[in-house]
Amino acid sequence: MTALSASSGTRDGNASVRVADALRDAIVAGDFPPGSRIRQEEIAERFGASRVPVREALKMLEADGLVTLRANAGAWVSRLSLDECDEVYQTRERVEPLLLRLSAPHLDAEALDRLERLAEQMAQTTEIEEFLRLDRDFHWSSYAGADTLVLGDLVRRLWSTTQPYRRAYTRLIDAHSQRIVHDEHHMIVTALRDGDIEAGERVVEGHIRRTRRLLAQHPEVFTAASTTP
Amino acid sequence: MTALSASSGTRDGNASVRVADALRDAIVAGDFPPGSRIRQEEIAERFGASRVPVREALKMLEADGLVTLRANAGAWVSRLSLDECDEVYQTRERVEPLLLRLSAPHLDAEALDRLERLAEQMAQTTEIEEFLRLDRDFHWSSYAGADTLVLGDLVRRLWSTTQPYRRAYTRLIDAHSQRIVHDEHHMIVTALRDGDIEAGERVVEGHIRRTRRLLAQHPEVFTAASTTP
DNA sequence: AGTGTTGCGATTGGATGCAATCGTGTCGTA
DNA sequence: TACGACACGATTGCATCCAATCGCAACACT
Repeated sequence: MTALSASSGTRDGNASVRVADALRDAIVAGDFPPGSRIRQEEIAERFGASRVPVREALKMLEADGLVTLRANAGAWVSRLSLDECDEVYQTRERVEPLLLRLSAPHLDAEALDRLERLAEQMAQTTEIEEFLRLDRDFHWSSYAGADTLVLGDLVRRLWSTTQPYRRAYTRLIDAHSQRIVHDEHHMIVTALRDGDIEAGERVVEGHIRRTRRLLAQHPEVFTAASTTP
Repeated sequence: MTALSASSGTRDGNASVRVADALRDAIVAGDFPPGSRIRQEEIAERFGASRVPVREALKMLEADGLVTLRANAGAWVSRLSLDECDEVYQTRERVEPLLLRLSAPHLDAEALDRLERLAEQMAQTTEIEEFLRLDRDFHWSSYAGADTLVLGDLVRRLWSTTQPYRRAYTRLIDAHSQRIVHDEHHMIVTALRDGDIEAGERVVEGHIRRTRRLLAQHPEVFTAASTTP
């Protein structure tokens, strides 16, 4: 999952989106921590392309909010202030319940079993990256029923921009808080099994809000966040 | 407001964002109706630039959801299906009340007077473009207090993608529906004056939902929408 | 007559090269 | 020694040029 070299094969016709996807994955994976500079030529060499598709990729990622561009200066991985991060989380509180609502009717028993399994696996994991991956998997699986284009992309974007802080935050929470996360996940599954969409929406909303509140209590995350596996 | 030729002056350092802004304005203004093809060279000539910044602009607008790119084929102005439009409106129902909540505390008496004035002007206008402009002005003025970066951009994007349909819809509504719109606008102002944020949120939500419902009753808007002033 | 195929024009995608701009280290001066 | 001006290297931004791909039309074949 840790974006390795894409090597060659320049034949498909869209190198810019490949660069964009790879760079996005790399940023989300933590290879480029927030605030780090992105040099066009470095990326171009890393992914075996010219600077033109790299710049197009950067424009896309800028629109995603993942990188910040300054004219004639360069590109940096976006660094969110505490207020901005709080804002994104408030937005997620409003939007993700809707996404769950649109998804819920299309989730069959098999999908719910899968959710249950993911929740169980999370409860037995202490590895941070594994925890993050499972958490992401869980929520995205719960949203998988929505064949939406716009809203899905929107939420994906919100997740991407906050991923570095979610990682840093995960390092901070104690066993008790983790337990609450798992309970909430199980409550989501239960609500979905009962077909009680309202309840599911409320749990998701509270789930995100609680994370937001806890993040606000750790401002140190937003001053200097570094990640090196 | 109808994006004329930007002529020359290529000295500022960022031609791609200028092209992006101009093209976005042109699309929102209706110069390029949904589904119409966008040829790179045509845009390049129109704005006095090369194809490279045009392509970067197109990538940005694609991330905005305004244009749709197909590899090795070209770019088209995004055409929303009824379902997708409905989805965007549902998203707006959730997000814009939040934006109003973040904005409300920073709106002073002068700003509220301005809102009142805009609502009055709208009530006395029959011109469609003027109506749209005032409506946009009204809502954005109500959101102006929020110094948010992410959420503001997000809502701006949602407005942009739905603008063509809002225009087509405006042509369809009768005097009675218009009256309701104005009443709702006044209710928003009243709620803001009273400092009753909850009430304001509810009105905005209902305001958008009602528009969504009415749009869903006019599927013909989504089959063939053409606009020529 | 209908359908699959092949070739050409038009358009997009990407690499290279050059001008403009920004950062930074050095030097000169008070 | 502290501060400002200047020049150089590094990096970005853009235009031009070439290759790859797609759409479309004419053609051949069953």
